[in-house]
Amino acid sequence: MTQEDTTAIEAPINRRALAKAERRQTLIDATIDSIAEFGLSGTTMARVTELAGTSIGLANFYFENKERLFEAVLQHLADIEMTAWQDHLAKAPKTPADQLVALIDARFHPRVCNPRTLAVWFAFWGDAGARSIYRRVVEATDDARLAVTVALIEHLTTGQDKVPKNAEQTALGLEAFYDGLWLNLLLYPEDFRRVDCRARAVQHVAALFPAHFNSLQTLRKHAGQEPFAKDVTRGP
Amino acid sequence: MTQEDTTAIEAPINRRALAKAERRQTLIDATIDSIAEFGLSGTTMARVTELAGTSIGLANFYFENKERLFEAVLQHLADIEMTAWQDHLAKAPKTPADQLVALIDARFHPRVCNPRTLAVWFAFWGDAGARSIYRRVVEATDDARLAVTVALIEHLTTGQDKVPKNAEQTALGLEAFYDGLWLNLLLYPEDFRRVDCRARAVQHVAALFPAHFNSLQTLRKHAGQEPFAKDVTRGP
DNA sequence: AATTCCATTGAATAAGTATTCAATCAATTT
DNA sequence: AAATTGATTGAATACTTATTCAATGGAATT
Repeated sequence: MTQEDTTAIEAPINRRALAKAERRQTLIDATIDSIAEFGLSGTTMARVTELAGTSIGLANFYFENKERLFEAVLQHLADIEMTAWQDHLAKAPKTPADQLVALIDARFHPRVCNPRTLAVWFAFWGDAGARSIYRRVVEATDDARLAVTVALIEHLTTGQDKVPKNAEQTALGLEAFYDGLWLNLLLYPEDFRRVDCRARAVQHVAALFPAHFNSLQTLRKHAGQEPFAKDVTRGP
Repeated sequence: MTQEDTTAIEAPINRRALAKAERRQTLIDATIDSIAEFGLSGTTMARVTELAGTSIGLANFYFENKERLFEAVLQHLADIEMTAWQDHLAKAPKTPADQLVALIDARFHPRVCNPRTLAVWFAFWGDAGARSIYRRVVEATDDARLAVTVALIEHLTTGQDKVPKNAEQTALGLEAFYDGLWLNLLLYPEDFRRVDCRARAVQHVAALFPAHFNSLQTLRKHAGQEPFAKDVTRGP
């Protein structure tokens, strides 16, 4: 009974809280599905709740209104993405070049780079109204990642004969390139493969900082596609 | 009177046809304005006609329905873009490197690359429903431009010691880079300037094909920003 | 001058939208 | 077992939306 007691105090509360969190997540997932399939304009509360298998009223119970639901969707995806690049950074060797490649691996990891997620990002980027919601929720996360990239580039360019240029501009250019690859993955999934885009991104930074990527060992480690083929099976 | 006669036969008809074409264009422009300011989901027939200064019914008179109006918008912008790159190709020197730069100049020309136009492209790319409309209308134009780029890259890579790789993949990668720069121009107009993006694009192809862009003369011609500063004043 | 033609209007219609809320249901607690 | 708490429902509400169409006005034609 004492054993039962401890669970009796916590389990019911936890079970409810857990069910609630699951319900919440179900609605967020349904919203992502709806945006991916029907677009932002085609994503109605009725459709979301239908996909989630709940009543219309429930969405307004968990999220005050549609905009809050959208905010939760963006926050959820932003959390996944930030976790991904932080994990990749922690696990990779601590040289600037390896860290830069780790960021690329995170960006093109199937948990981050998949049709549903890309559909949501571009849906919010593409809609003038939704764009402000995106900025409000994700800007801080985006800035944090950019800051890391800038710092890495500064490490790579200091002590080089090259003019250090504006590290931030270079970082923004890199992110732009990744975004462009993402766009083509979204628009032409038949012609663009995730692993190829990842390889192209690595190739791009290697071209930008040849001194740090020129050793045969580094090239073999980064440029080949085989070591990352496993990623394919981890798709969501 | 004879002078008046010839105009009397043609002018009335032309004046009507011209007024009709103008009206049509007014509605298309208003739709672009609405998409740029309120997004695709915020672009209603009421808002479009209000911006155009016409009645609601007129939009359905000129365009059978909303989707046809959107098709006309995309066709209009695609026409502008195709005209731009064809003109730039025709005027540029006929070496592959110069032609490639001409395509970049067209892509970042203010007539093609401006906030309103970018807003429309990304609005259609970002919405799952609108994406199919985009493909139907613009895919042929996009393919044509890609084919030109592929041909140029093949010219650049044949006879090189480099492995020719897949020219189409390289071309798609280039377009991805340009698209990424476009996206950042749309999202962060404060941080990204059109002329800088153009310069970055040129710098990128120069890095990809160093043999063709290495001469000092070519670099001065292409890499500098001054010769293109005039573009700023040509904004739409 | 009378008539035809056609661009233009905007109220009417029908379908869809987000949001609310009283009522229900089930789990949890007393 | 009874009471309480909180999750869940979906019909009701107020509002928007695209599309239609009979009526209007004015230019072009006769």
